[in-house]
Amino acid sequence: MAALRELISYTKLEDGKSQSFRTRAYEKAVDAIASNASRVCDMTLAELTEIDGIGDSTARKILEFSSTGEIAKVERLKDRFPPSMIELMRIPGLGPKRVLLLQDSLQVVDVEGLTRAIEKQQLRTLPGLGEKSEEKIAQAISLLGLHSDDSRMEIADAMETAHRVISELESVDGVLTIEYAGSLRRLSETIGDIDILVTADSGSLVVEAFVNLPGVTAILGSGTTKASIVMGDRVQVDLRVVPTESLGAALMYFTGSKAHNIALRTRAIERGMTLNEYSLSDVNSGDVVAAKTEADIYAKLDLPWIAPELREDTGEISAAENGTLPAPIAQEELRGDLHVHTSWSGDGRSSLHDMLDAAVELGMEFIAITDHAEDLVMNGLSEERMLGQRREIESLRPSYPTLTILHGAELNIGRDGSIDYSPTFLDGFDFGVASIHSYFELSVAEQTERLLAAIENPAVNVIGHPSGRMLGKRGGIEFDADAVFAAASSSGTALEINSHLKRLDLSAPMLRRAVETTDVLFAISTDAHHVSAYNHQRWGVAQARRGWVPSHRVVNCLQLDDFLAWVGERRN
DNA sequence: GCCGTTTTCGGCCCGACTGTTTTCAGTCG
Repeated sequence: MAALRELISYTKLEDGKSQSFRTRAYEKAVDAIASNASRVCDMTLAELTEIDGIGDSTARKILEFSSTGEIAKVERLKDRFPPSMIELMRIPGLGPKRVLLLQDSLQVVDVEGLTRAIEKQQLRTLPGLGEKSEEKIAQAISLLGLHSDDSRMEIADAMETAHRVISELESVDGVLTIEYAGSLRRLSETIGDIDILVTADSGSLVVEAFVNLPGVTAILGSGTTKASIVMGDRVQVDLRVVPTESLGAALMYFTGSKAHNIALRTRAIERGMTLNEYSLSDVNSGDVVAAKTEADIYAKLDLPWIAPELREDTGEISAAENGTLPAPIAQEELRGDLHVHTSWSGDGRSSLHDMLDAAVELGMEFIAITDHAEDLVMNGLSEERMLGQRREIESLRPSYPTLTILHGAELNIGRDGSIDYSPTFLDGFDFGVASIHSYFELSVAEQTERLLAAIENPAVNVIGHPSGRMLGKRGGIEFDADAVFAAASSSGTALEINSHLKRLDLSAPMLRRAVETTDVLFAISTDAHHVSAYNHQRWGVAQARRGWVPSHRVVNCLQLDDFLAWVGERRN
């Protein structure tokens, strides 16, 4: 992956442009790999070229990298262009053309040389550059420290910032609607910058309020309809104000992904139309065909509305066309939550009573209380305390006639795949979630064995956050996904879709692979430790959509009787 | 470099902004 990204950067220099067809093809290949759950390093030439966006040439480069650890073409280009020139291209305002120009005319190939050239005022002598460009580049270099390396943020942090900005702008006079777009709306795991889309009577009033938000450390630009700011030390937030009649087109444009947009525009051209951020219009007359809602525009392109979480150009458009796209699962379809903690656990913050009250208020029909089991020493419950909790649940049941309460536990999958408590004690539970909380570094074979053992255990109904990843912190365990999906499919054990924005576990490519290759079932769970965390369910639902999971594969969408039958079948 | 119910060759998304220019190149999203 990293090697292919290098190939992209060097090819931009070789071609002297950032959008050559070759670099675009490479970029598409990288996207295709990222959204594929299989390990490309283990694949054959034929398997690789099967993947949409990867042809013979790229496939051979991947094979070459798998066997030799490098790509000859990249090594050749490194001789022509020092790696420091790639660094230069990261400076805002410097693209491949100007970086090549620097090398040719000033023999500048790195940041140090560039700084010296700026001091000597040499940049302004170059064709197409002047005094102002020189100043801008100088400024960009001084900011490079802040924006260097990986400036993408975790989705949890981005979401928080977006909501803060939105709540601040809501009170601005004349604001009609505010939505976040971009990768945040698509629920990407990491977010580059936050895109906020506003419809309002007056753009300038909104921009004015936006650039004066608390926490703004830099204003990168501002006009009457758009502005960019930096919040804190590195979060870029872009604002666009559009007329109400363009809301649908603008939302589509700013939601992306870029690849999805390009595919739609190509589709528009095939139909004698052109699509931009203002409208879908007839290419000859210029008449607007659709603009106000996303659904209108998709409809005029002969497509059903495609959920933002699916807009990655990984086959969603042809699936939509053929009617094979799963109906996007809706939060309203969920009838219960199957991974819930209470203050009985060391880390639960709301009482059992409060968690049940909130569940009823949200209209849940069933719930599994799953506090930590005893092997999680810090927070787990001893057998005695588990029995105490069971008695409390029994005493509370009459007060919740509309809610079926299952007494469960979040069991720990040990190093060897065993779980807490004795088999007889486990029999006493109504429900079991088993999760990995330790030994993240074992081999693929060992991790797979652990998961398979837990899947086969009759006390286990759901495997909680199966990879154990924490976004931005740890990658999660590596395991043989196909073996795990197959085992869970035949045993009837569901795989969790954990709703927490720091987990979103399983990942979307894994989910999609599981859906497409097996009949495995899923459970969308909040893993709530507080009543407020029930609303994380929306992220779990969005993650399911990202993984193309249809609602009939989700156990908490089942009718109560069917759900209880599934639980019982597993435990007998 | 990729891809194909218009094509195995000849196409490949669209616009804003900026700074540099007298009509446009480069960069960005």
